[in-house]
Amino acid sequence: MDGNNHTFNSKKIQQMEDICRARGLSLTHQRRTLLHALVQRTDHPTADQLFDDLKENIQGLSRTTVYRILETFVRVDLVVKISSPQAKARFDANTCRHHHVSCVQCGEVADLEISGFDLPDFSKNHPSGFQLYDYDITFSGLCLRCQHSSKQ
Amino acid sequence: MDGNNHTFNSKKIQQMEDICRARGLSLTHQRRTLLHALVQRTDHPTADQLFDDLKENIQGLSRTTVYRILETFVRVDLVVKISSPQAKARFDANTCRHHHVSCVQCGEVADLEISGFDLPDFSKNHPSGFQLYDYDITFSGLCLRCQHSSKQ
DNA sequence: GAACTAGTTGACATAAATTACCATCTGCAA
DNA sequence: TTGCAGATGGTAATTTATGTCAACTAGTTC
Repeated sequence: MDGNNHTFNSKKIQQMEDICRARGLSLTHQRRTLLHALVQRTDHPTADQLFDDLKENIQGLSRTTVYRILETFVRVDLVVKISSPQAKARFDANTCRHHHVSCVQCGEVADLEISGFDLPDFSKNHPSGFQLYDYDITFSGLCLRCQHSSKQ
Repeated sequence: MDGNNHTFNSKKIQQMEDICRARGLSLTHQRRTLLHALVQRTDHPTADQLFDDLKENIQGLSRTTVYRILETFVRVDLVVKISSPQAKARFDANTCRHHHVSCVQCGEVADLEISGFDLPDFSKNHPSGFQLYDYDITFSGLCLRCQHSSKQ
């Protein structure tokens, strides 16, 4: 995600409205608010973290709804599930190829801007039989907070 | 993992014995059998998949034990948890840097040998504050079986 | 080889993450 | 405004993972 988040965010909301209309998906308050919350965050929250964010703004919000909307957004390529070694799903509204770092201690994930890590074109048909779509690079590391807390 | 799996496997068992002795960990039947099962598999099983494998060979094996041994092996750097977009932990006995592909449909993971990608050295201290350790590349794709099943 | 002990296991309980189900409600097209 | 396909909320169930503790075992000592 680049510096101009405001532009990114409003474009993303616009993109959701277009996609929903094109596919006959309702533009519900829950869907708008969830996407809005997701694009605002620079970390890559889990479904539960988003639920905690949203339940204050949407009275009576159901956890199931959060899971379901995220699943829908992933299906229509508006949001991606990102890779992490942790056993929970994390979501990212930035669907352009970019890379992440995951803290080995607390598990939190952040975007990582790092140069020289763009792979050349690769054959979509790998000898293993897999049809390759894309890739992402996940660094492991220790976040600032955990660096400090592990010094004690 | 290279062509000579047999060599890799027995070296890995040897490595476990050395590490366990050095750290005062008991060489139990469960630990030996679990590592043996893990190095034999070319996919990267979840804890439950390993439990299913092992319960036939070890009568009365507890699921808890499988989770606990895997946690121990990860702690002593004998095994790594690999990144995947799926919300479950997957384990790999190959701790050398190598890359994976994850099927977007069924979630199964495989090693991916892909040449021509010599990535640069990276600074351990990233401007974000993260202290970087390592990275791995996770491709997304469609496995052979899912390619066939989605044609119907 | 028997006895000792730290560490490990198995069984059960619990927590966390996710999915399934269904009655009610709502966006939106007519 | 009305009708209805599709979405939501609430509950239950499932899957994945962790906590607890008595019983057991590997590895050491005698």
